[in-house]
Amino acid sequence: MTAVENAEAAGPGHPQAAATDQAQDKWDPRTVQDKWLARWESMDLFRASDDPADTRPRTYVLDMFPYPSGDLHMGHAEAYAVADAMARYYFLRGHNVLHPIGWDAFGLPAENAAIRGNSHPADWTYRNIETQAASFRRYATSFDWSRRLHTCDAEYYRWTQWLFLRLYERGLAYRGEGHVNWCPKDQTVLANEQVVAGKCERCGTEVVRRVLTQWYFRITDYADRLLADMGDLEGKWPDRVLLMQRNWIGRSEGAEVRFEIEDFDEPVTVFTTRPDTLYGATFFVVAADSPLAARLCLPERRADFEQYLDQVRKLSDIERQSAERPKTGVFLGRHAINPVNGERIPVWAADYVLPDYGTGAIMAVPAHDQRDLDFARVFDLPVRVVVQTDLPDPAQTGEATPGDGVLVNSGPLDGMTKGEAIASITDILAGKGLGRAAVSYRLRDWLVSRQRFWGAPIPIVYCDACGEVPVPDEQLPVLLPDLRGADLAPKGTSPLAAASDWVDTTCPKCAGPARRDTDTMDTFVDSSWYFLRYCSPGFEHGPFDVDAVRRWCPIDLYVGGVEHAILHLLYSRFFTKVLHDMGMVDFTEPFTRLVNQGQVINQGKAMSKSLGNGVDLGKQLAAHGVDAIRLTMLFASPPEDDIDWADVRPEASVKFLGRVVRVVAEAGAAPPAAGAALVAGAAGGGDIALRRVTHRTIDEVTRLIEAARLNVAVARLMELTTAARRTIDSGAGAADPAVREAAETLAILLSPFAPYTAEECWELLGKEPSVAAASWPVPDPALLVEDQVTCVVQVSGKVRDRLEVAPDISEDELRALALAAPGVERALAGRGVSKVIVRAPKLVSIVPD
RNA sequence: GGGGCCGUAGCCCAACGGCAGAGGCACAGGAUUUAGGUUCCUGCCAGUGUGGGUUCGAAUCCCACCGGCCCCA
Repeated sequence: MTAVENAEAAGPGHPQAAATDQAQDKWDPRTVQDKWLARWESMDLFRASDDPADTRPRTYVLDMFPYPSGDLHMGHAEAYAVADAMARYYFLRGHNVLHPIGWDAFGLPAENAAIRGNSHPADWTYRNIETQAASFRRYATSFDWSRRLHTCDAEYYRWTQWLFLRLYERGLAYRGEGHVNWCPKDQTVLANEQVVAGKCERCGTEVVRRVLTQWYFRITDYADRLLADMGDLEGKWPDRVLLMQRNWIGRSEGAEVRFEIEDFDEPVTVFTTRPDTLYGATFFVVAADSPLAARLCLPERRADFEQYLDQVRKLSDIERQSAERPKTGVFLGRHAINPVNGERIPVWAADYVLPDYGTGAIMAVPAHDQRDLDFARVFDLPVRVVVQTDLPDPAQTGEATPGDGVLVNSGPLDGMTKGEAIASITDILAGKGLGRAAVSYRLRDWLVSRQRFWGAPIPIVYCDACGEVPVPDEQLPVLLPDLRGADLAPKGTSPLAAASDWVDTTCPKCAGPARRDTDTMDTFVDSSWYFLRYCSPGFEHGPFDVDAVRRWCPIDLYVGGVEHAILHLLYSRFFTKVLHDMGMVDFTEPFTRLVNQGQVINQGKAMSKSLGNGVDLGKQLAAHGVDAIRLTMLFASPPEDDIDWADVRPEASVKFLGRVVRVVAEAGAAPPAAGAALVAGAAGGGDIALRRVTHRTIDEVTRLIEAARLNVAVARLMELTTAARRTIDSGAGAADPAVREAAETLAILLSPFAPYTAEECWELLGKEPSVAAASWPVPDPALLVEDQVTCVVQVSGKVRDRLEVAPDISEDELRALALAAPGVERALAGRGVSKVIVRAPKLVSIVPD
């Protein structure tokens, strides 16, 4: 028996017992849910209006769309409860709300399921989507279902491909060879952002490096704008997300310096953030696995180098960058020439320099860089201090001194500070054409090729005569071939390559034989623009109708987990800026406001199969009902905090909802006498104390929802419920118009959180057709001001007396009252008063002599 | 190692620099009740991680330390 069913057993013995019993008869979550689901279906309450003449304010509320992996889980229940409560609030405020839903439906799990089940990934995907859709409906989400989309639909990925081609035309999509992250388990390459601590973000397998030719998006071209535009998001996005993005982009200022290499026909440029230490460069390091290292290596050093290279290739990125590991390297036999003093410095290959960061080569200044110093000490290379700090000699201590100081041993820079020297040396180098001020980013270009099947094919063909040829727009979509089961098993190349009928095609340019690109796009490409598609989901002349997007976008409120702080949000911001440059959207940031919701954990840990601490959402919903689960999620903590399911009691939410229904039922069963209607103002009739609580609740809950402080908003509703209960039991009684007002208010204010219960309440009050069609109440200002406030009187910071005063009391009057208060006289004990601080009407602080 | 966030009652959480407590859980008691369940009511507990500082006044601002979490290495 569930807690809810227990509630039905409540006997009479209470005022309005008949009404209470009647209410409780209906108070079975399954019955109530089924009843209202059917009614909502026919009411079509949440359809966004595209009528340009609709003058209601437009509000676009969006949840990050789900991946269809089985049914919804506890995490979905929290995230979607947050966004749904906010969306419902805006509906009630009379806004024209766009609150759509779709599925991020391409991706690896479907493919793996298809291999296991000898089926097509689409089977698994669409089956799960239907399951989730049904669960979303039962969860009372206020979606506009008419806009539903799936990124794996041909009519969607057609436009993903179309956008790829636009990026290609603008030089923002290019094919290049590089060191890529390869996941041996998933058998595909990964973007930098998808490698977390050296491991595949998806499956946790250690990532290895491979040199491959792949497609990239030139997101680095937008590095500065991605950084600068974050200024607009300040205060509207969580600080930590902005910080993470800034760190990820990792802008650093410094200089490029050109080094000649002895007996080598081209100079090598390095990037350094410390050009001031150029005179302290005592050796030169290139990434061992860069093409440059191989070219620089002299024949007599070749054997050693190759041996070292083999060793390096076996290492993961985290291993090679670990500070604990002893530095390794090999001398390449050559010398570089320091451009400022002509000094010959040896060129080494090492693994602590990464091939794709900066130029893959560095000038090593061991005195002032710890990694360089560690290396120098292993290979007995000279250490020269060029920035004198008050710290001991790095060569002796093994501790590099990276801080500021006075330049020494540095020719024209001697005597300068670090900052002066950076400016000066940059000028000197620029004057001689040996270098220039430069900015470097940590951000890499976005690798979008994936050697997997279940994604959008890259719309490029390769022709022997014409080379790389984009598929013309009118030939889109490039549909996936019909592969299933074992055809999809990972082989290290894309499964598409095996579909020769599909691969072999004709060149769009010369009609000669050509081959299709056999990779698919990273699914993050799909999700970088889906929020635009919702504005005109059936649009056939482009990815979206620019007018519809102009009406709805940017998104007013975006709700999602902080795990997307970098990946999805950075890519979507990039796409938006590209589309802005293409003239397709008139804004540069897609998400005006971002709310992160926390995770639902259990017993202090993330839920996982191996820990056996998983909580099944379906069982929770069956046991407590949708409303109680939604309410529990929202009341447990601020949305951004994690919820430990072991710390919360859904039964408490069930109990609260029962209290609400009983109060409302009693009010509904005792309509106020004719002529007892309330009028505005403090003298408007009804129980004044309850009316004050009601109107203060409206005021506060409104502000709290706007600020996404939903846990506090729920607490306020609990207070209103208690206040109404008191008035019924020991005050004016259920027939008091103030009780009716409180009950109606409660029903509406509760509806964003617990829609089913709120509908029941609305009906108990004799209202129809739906509380969702009601209007958010407006507080009466006259009822927000108290007629008496308590003023605290402090002496030496301690409360010594309290005064009941009018809220508009003057400072002077209050000061006089406070000084005359008995508690103050006692506390002063004859001492004089040196200072009195008056904060009318709430506080007076007295400082004795 | 660098950067950031967070420590309030047994627990989850509130508190424009102004009475530390709004709400909930748990616990205890009372009323109703065939009932230890339900409902209604009442009560209980911390001085805000620690130590300094600023201030008439600090949970709130500043510094250091301890503990936990996150990002980057």
